[in-house]
Parts: sequence; C-alpha cells; structure tokens
Amino acid sequence: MNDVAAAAGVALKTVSRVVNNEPGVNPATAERVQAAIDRLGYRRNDSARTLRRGRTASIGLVIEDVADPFYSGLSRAVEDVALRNDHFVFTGSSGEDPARERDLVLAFCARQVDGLIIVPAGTDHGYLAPEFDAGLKAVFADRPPGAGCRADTVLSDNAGGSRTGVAHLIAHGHRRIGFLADSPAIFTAVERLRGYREALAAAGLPYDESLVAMGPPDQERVRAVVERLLALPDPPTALFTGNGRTTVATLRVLDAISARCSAYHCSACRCSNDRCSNDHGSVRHGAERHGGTGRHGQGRLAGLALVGFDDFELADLLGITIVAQDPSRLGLTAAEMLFRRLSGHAGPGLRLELPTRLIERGSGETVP
Amino acid sequence: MNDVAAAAGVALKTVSRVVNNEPGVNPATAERVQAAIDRLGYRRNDSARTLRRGRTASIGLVIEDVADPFYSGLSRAVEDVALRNDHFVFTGSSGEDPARERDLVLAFCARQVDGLIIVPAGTDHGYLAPEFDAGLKAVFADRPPGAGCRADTVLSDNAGGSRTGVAHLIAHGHRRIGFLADSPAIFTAVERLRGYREALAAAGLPYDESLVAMGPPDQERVRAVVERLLALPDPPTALFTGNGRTTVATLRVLDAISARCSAYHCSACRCSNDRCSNDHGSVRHGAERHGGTGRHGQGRLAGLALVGFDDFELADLLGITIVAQDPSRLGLTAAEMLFRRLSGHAGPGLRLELPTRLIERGSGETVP
DNA sequence: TTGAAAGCGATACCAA
DNA sequence: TTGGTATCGCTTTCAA
Repeated sequence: MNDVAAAAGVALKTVSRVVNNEPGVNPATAERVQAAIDRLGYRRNDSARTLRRGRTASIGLVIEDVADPFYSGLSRAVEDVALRNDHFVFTGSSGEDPARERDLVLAFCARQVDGLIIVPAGTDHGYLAPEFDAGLKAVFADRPPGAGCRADTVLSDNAGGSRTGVAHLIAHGHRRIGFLADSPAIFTAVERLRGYREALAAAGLPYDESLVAMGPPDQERVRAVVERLLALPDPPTALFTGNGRTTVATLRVLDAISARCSAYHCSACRCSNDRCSNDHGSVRHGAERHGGTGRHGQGRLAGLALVGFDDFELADLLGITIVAQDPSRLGLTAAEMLFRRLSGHAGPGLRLELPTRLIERGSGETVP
Repeated sequence: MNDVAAAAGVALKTVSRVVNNEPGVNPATAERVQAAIDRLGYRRNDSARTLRRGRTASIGLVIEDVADPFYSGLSRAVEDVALRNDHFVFTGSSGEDPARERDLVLAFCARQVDGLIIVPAGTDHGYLAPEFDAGLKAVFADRPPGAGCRADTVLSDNAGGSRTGVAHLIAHGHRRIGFLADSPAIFTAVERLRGYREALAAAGLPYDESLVAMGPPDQERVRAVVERLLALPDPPTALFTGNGRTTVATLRVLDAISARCSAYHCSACRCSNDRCSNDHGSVRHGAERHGGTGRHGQGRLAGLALVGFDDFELADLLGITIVAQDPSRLGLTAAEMLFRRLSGHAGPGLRLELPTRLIERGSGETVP
C-alpha cells in the first residue's frame, strides 16, 4: 500500500480510502490510485486489516465430518449465507471427538473468527467461557451445548420425528419394532430413542430392551446387530433406524439376507419360489411383496418393514420410508442466527426446533 | 499478551516464548507465565502473528459444491492433510461459475492463505499471475488450469476410465451405447467423451452423435435425454453415464420407466408377466433378468445395460457397475503436493494422473 | 535466561 | 478532499 501511495504520489491514507471505497476522494485522484494498484498488482493484506479492525469477516464451522451428506448439506447452506454476508468459512471435522472439537474451536478463536457454528461432539463447553467473555458469538446446530452454556441453538425435532416414524409402523400393525441408532453419547440418538419409547407407550406396547441397539453406524456392527435381532425367539417385524448412515448399513445387511433367501410369493407379478439357501430361520418366507407401483425394492428387506430417520440419496428409488430432517435448513437457520448476533442483536439465547416430515415410500407401509 | 506479561511480572517477549514453546525459558518463569495465561484466559491473536510472520498456516480450497459427495470426499481428505500439517482450510463452492471461482480465489489470497487447492470452474487463470509473482503456491485438482498456467495438477484418468467402461459394455455385445455426461465446458466431461470415442473406434464401431447428450445433471434434463434416446428408431441397448449425479438421475428415470412397464420374463425366479402400462414402445420386453446372485435391482433399468463413471453410495446394493475414481485420494494427493511446495520444494509443475478402477456389479454385464 | 525496541500492513483519529 | 501519526498484538533482532 505504501508502494501504491508512492507510485500514485498520494498519502497512504488516500490509498486506503480508495481500496475501501470510502467516500470523500476526488474521482481524479481515485483513478490515479486505481491505476497504480492495477499496475503493481496490489492486493490488500487482510491480516493487517484484521489486526487493526478486530474483525476477520470469517466464521468457523465445526461439524462431525464433511464427507457425511448430512453435514455437507449443512455446510453448503452455511457457506451460502456467509457469502451473502461477505464472510468466509473455516470448516473443521471433529469426527465425534470432543478433544478435537475443542482444538478446532480454540484454533478458530485464535484466528479471530467473528463467530462460530458448532455441531458439538462433547458435552462440556466450559472451555468457551473466556471466548464468550471476549465477545465471541456462537450458535449450536443439530445438538445443544453442554450445561451452563446458553448460546443460540437450532435443532431438529428428533423425538417428535422418531415418534411419528415409529407410530407409523405401529399403525400398520407392527408390535415388535427394532430400534437401531447412534451411540447413546450422541444427543440426537438419545432424543430419537425417547421418541421411540413415547410412541410405544402411546400405543400401550411394552419397551423391550432386547430390540434396541445403539452404537456407531459401521457396517459390521450393524450387520451383527441385525442378525442378533432376527435371531431372537420373537424377532421384530419392523425396524426403525435412527440416522442415514445406519439406515444405509441396514439396507445392505437386509439385502444380503434377502439374496441368500430367494424364497418369496408375490401376488403382484404372480411369481413364486420356495428355494431358500439361507439358514436364518427367522426370515419369514412369504412376507415379501411388491408395492402397488410394481417396485421390487421392498423385496430386499428380508420381509421386514423399515422406517429410517434422515432422507438419503436414492431412498426414493429404493422405496424407503423415512422421517426427513432438512440439513440445509438447519445450516441456513444457524448461520442466520449467527449473523443476527454479529450485527448486534441482543437478547437471551434462543432455542429453535425445526420440524421433521414423514415421507411414505413403501418400506414402512407393509404389514407384519 | 501485555496483560499476561504484567500479571506475571515478566517482559512481553518472555510470554511470547512461553506461548510458542520456544526454548530458553526458566521452567519456574514459564510456570508463572502459564499460570497468568490460564488465570486471564489469554489466547494468542493469530492475526497479529500472521501479520508479523507473513504466513497464515491456512490454505484455501475452491471446489464446485461441498454438498456433492465427490467434492465432500475430496474436502475431507484435504482437511485431514492440512491438519496434520497444522494448517486450517477455508472452503468455498464456486458452483461451476468462473467469476465466483475468481472471487473466492482472490479473497483467499487477500487473506494471505499460504496455498490454494483449486478445482477450476473457468479456463482462464491469468488473474493468478500477480499472486504467483507474490509467491502463492497453488495446486489444481480434478481439472487442469487454463493455458499458460503451469501449476502442479492432479487428475483422474478420465479418458482411460471411460474407455474401460465403454469397452466393457462392448465386450458384452453392446453396439449402440448412449453417452450421458456433464456439459462440454467441463474438462472431465470432454475427456470422458474422448474415452468413449476411443473405445468405439478400437472396436470398429461408428460414432453416432444422436447417442451422445452432454449437459448439467439435473433430473429433468436427464429424463428428457433418456426418453429421447429410447425413442430413437434404433435405440441404445446400454448407457454410459459420465458422472455420479448423472448416473443417479438416470437410475431414477429408468426406474420410473420400469415401474410403468412391469412386463418381464425372469428365468431365475420363474415368474413371467406381460402386462405393460407403458406406452414407450422402445422398452424391450423380455430383456430384464435377475443377476446370478438373486438381485432384483437390475430389473429396474428398463432393459438397458448401464455403466457409470464415479462410485456412489448404494451402487453396490443396486448392482450398478461403475468406473471408480477416488475423490479422497485426489484430495490427499493435491494437499500433499501443496505442502511439498510450501516446504520449499522447487522444480517444474507436476501433472499426476490417478488410475480408475472398473467395479463389476451386474448392471454392466447384461447382454443386449 | 531475559528484555527493549523495531516493525509487519493496514485503519482510525485528528489536523490541515 | 487529503495527510500525518498512533496503534492493533505479535515476532524478530539484538543487547544485557
């Protein structure tokens, strides 16, 4: 900027004015300065600017994993709102590790981000207290902050969505419904379990712990869980899966079982086949049906009804009934809350809950 | 830092030493300083640090869309490498808009990012010249830079992958193969078209423009394209889809057609049905088959064989044969190239090409 | 082992 | 409308 000032024969401050489009500069002077800028290929150093102004025009986003479609949808929405507000976004994936969440958050704070959007992995946010004291604005998304930290929060109606999904299965005659969800350390998983229990209670059905399995959605764990459920003396006739990754993993398991056991009777296409190479006694022959639309996807669920929490790509094609939340709406809302705070909005911490929506596609509408 | 120094009764510089773990500090002093730091909740201001040191310990990543699983996989890998190198990542989505790509890149430069990883939307990178002169390091990923800009580049073997996929269909007896890919403005789409043509030429088959459709992968466009192809007097017996989004969109279309036309003969399960509510004359009755594994998914492709470029979630379950590239390997490689440059590695710009892999799952192994 | 002073590149305030 | 100067918070250099 010094060089530009010298080249244009003006003072440093005048260059600054031109660069920042500040009023009160003679157009002729401005033009001369602009020419010097272009000639020298000058670009403002935003680090210095940041240091002086105290704000960085950037925000930090801490999520679990950008590669998870749920979070990448959320990220994209945050990025869009940020750009509309002339801010950039630092993104970090915590991988459900509270220590890494903390490291990321503190590193972003050290970078003087103006604000943070956090999907917390941990439940203790005491480490944020000094930052809040220093004026940090933060919004929690998808999961609430730990006790004692009352920042703006936007959540999905996890319990309500789960209750709706499970009630839907019950309405179709299911009495024994398996529940698969993420680890109980995760807020959303616990909430969805609560919804499951509420739906059972509302229908006067007993809560049977042997039908519930919570843990990370890796394929092998899910396989073991599903096989355990199907091997029960009184196996479930339906499953409720508590997040997108678990649903997808479950589909793979059920598909493999269905493939091993090709026995079915199908009234829609009048075919019939009783060979079964599957030694799994609990797969109920004769229970598979095509949907009214001629879809075959439902024949791959090993005779089980299925409702999942979270929509996912091709769920429509596979005919999977799901309870949809809206990740991009979650990101959009969180970002807008943050920018409202950044523009000086005061008032107590808000807690918003976004609705979920049951989308019927066939897999949840089969009877036991 | 001044406050800490005062509180600990030492000089500013000593605090700096403690904060940065520099050697040559009396342990007792260090402890006193640390206590003051903890008491005051002090955190280093990285803007000032950046200003002084000239490096920001952050890199910029410009992609098309974080919400696309291909790019979110790439992003995650970049983020991981960056974190291993103690750097943070600014991410921006250009949405295939060259102007936005440029704005993002220049904004990241103004933030003094140490380096950039760019998936270019545009083909003119002249705007980077002043930045390169100022010492910027940049790596291009997935697509090369425009002419005259020779930065490190890492690509997938697009033409080779496409050639392999198309040759695979030809080997199974297909002679008329539809080609759907992204807009010809996009490097990868053009390369994949080249592979398609090479495979045809190698088999002595004619190139028929009426079988080729390039454009954005939105559902309605793809629907129109597929319907046009199937309505040809001599319709294709197989499709090659040139990216993940197009493949998924195509699956939806074919599934809808299959659902309307429930006519099929299936030797594997011995069912048979000739009703057809589909007025689409070109769907070939009798052509659908189960795979040897008892899968039904292939019955939903309206009798067409299909190979897609890019793997995607549940492609395994749906039995879709694909040519896989490895987005996270692409991100990893790009990031490693960048950090090699940042640590002073000189030499001419590299151009790496990562191999692709054909994964057979059934949809590409049916005969006409 | 510790400290004092200079300066990174911009902006803010006040003066001309 | 324009310019001078202090200053943001840290690291670097050199001296004690």
